Amino acid sequence: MKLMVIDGNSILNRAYYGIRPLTTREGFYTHAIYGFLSTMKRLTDEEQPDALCVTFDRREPTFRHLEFPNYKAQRKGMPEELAMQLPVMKDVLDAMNIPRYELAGYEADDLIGTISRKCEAANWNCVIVTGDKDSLQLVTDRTTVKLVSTRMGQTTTKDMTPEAFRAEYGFDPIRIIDLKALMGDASDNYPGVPGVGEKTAMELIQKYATIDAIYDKLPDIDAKPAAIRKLTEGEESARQSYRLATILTDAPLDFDPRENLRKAPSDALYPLFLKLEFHKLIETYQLTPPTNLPTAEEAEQPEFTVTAETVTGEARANELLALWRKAEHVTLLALPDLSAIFVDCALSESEAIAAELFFSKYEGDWNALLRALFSPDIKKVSHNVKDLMRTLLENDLPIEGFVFDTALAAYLVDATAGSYDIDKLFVSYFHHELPKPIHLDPDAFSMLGDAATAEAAFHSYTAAVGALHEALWPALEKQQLHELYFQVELPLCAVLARMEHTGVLVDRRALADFGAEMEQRTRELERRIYDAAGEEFNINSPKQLGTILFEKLALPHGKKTKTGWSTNADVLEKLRWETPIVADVLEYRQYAKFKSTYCDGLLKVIAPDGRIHTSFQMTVTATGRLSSTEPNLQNIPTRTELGSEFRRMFVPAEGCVLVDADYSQIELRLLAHIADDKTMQEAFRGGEDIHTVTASQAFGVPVEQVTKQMRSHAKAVNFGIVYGISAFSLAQDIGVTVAEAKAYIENYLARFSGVRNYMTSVVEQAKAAGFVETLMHRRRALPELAASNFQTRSFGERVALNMPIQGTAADIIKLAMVRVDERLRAEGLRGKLILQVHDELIVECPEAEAERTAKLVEDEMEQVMTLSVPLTAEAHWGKNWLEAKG
DNA sequence: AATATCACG
DNA sequence: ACGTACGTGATATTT
Repeated sequence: MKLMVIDGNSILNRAYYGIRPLTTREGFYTHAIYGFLSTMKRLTDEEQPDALCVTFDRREPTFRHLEFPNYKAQRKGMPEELAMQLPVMKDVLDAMNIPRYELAGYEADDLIGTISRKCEAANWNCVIVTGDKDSLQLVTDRTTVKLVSTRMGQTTTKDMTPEAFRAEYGFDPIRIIDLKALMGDASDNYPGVPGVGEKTAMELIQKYATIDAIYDKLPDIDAKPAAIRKLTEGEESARQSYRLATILTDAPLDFDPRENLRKAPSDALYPLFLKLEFHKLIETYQLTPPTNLPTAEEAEQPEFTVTAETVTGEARANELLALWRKAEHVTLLALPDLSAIFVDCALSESEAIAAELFFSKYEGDWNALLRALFSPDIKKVSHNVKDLMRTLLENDLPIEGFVFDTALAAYLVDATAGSYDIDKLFVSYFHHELPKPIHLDPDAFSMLGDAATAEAAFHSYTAAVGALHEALWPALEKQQLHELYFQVELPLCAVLARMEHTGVLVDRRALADFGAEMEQRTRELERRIYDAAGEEFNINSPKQLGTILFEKLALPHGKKTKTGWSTNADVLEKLRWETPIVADVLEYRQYAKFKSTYCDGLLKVIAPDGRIHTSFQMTVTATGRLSSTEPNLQNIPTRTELGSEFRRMFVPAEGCVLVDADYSQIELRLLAHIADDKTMQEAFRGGEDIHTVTASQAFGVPVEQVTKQMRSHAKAVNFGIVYGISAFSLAQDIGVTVAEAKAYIENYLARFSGVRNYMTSVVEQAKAAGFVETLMHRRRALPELAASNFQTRSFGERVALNMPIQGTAADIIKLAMVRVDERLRAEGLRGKLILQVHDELIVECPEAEAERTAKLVEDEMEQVMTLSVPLTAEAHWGKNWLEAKG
């Protein structure tokens, strides 16, 4: 028989520091527990022990503290984020029916020692799981130690048997005590023999085995005179360290291995894992909801009757359409190809009809049915409305009457959740698994194969969206997100759907030619780089490049990354003049990037209509910005002359122009407004160049005397402020010393006192409230501010500073997009919004309407909001994106 | 799947 | 003393 005993504190600690932080939606840290459980699962699978238990330290002092007051004295208390997980960890073990042992006055080690000896006495084998090498003294023929170590996020274990130990250390396991008596233990803070370190101690124990033997023979032992002297002087300390290092094996613990036989988890585990949001573990442990818990439908509506029906006939469809028109709203989900649509409609407090519409089964005019369904007189609640709208547009169908999007609402409530899948949202809002067919493809809505499964999935997903709608709208109300949601985000769905549907025309030929040119240039540079390096290698591999530059060519290396030396542009830029190869590599990188990401990448996604249809993501960023994927059209080069050539390839249709309008300094204007900084506001009101004014203020010279360099440094300071500046990073950015950067910042803040006050007050407020928000109440939770880890907390502070600014800018341009789209259509102009790049809007319109359209866009952008500083936008137009930028 | 790099605001 | 600016997405390489 075999028992496994886990050193709870040791493994929990390792899990905490070894894996990246993880919290529940509400911000409760869970990664230590998660890590502990996955380690435990792996090791029990590996060892298959018959019995299992866990030991924990108590906070009370032990005999070691009494004997030696410095014992573990330098240890800091657990960080708060770990301490909060400890009681929950114990709850989890209790729910798993795994016994745990703790005893006042004894450390986890002593309990493990005692447990292992009691196992041996009962003729059991014992496996100890710990990260603590002290425990190796317990290794015997019957007791082995699984030594756990975490490096680079990977947990590995080493099995220590007496043989393995002797092979590694050259003496018996029990002699670990003698070793520690000589070398001490820095983490437990006892000295051993002062001046004797690991190397000397190892040699001595390998030769003499015990400290008794050493001290018996002293001074006639085989060691350096200095060591002999230290040993003589340090005897008392060695004896004391010996006692401290000795793990007790006779703690007064009532223990019988047979009482630790493994049992199935209790019913309490499932709800506990749900609370911790361990959905994956629920699957791995194959947990099912305890039968006494109500199922989702029961929990929501105890007396609820849902009648499901598949609609095949036109007559019945018309009846339902009439019903749906009268209803306050219906809940609707559709497959991405519109081949199946589910519509839930409440008839009363206790009755509902779930209708299934299948293209393949419908005998009437499918298109007419859809046109009726997506008209404004049926109010629809759905999930990911923008995507559905785009599909509808592609099928020439109306996109009206959408009154709620549960994904979008959940995003406003928590923009950092990461995923807004229906099933995950359901679990996190209702603490129940969404009842769903077992063999469901997680990507349910792209699944078309098995009709029966699709039907069942649809049914429960549609019901979940209905329940989420009920839960989310009061949540929006409570957080004052109502206006942002209904005036901005929801109307934006249609705007974005139209933008994606319209797409942007590109000059395929020019793009391909440019690609060939890039290819040519990379080839040439490649040859020159190989020549200079004296060998061929993969220039795209930072690892190989590092070897060539820093080993073979012995160039001075700068920063290092996890895996080697950094070869990024910052580092290479500093080496540019050392040897020509560096400049060549920099140039090569640029061409390679242009070729792969922009030439090949964009050519790949040109649709048959010759246009690129990006997807704008509405639920991705933590600040409220949009993002753009497949392809990303928000990062088309512009900063270098060569790169900006790409913008020449984005063109209007025949007879049209591109109108490009962008906000001027929107983030700094918002900083001036939000921080209520009078100096900065004055500069903006006077229409002055903000970077020049900043330079003049920060360097104490009149505006006329501001040099180019002063302006550029001031610009970096301005950006830095918005990002949550540090002297180090500013120095790095503009290439001055940290002291100089510090002085810049100090001068800046002395002049812009509103900004200084904002920096402190916004962090204070965020700490008190637990979140920050924009002018339109878009919020971001900030659990990081409560962290004890300096780095994590500092990050939270910078985010607290930045999010209201970046987020308000996002609010503003989103509202502008809704207004621009609305007016273009209302005024019968033919212009269409096609792109948004954070502070920039692009409209494609007939040449003849260019001027009017430009004025319209400018006006709407500027009039979105009245601030204490003017919000200015400037529009230009031209025959391609580059020209239109003005 | 993780890492490094680099394109954008 | 900590380590070092906010927000994204795509690509190539390596594990």
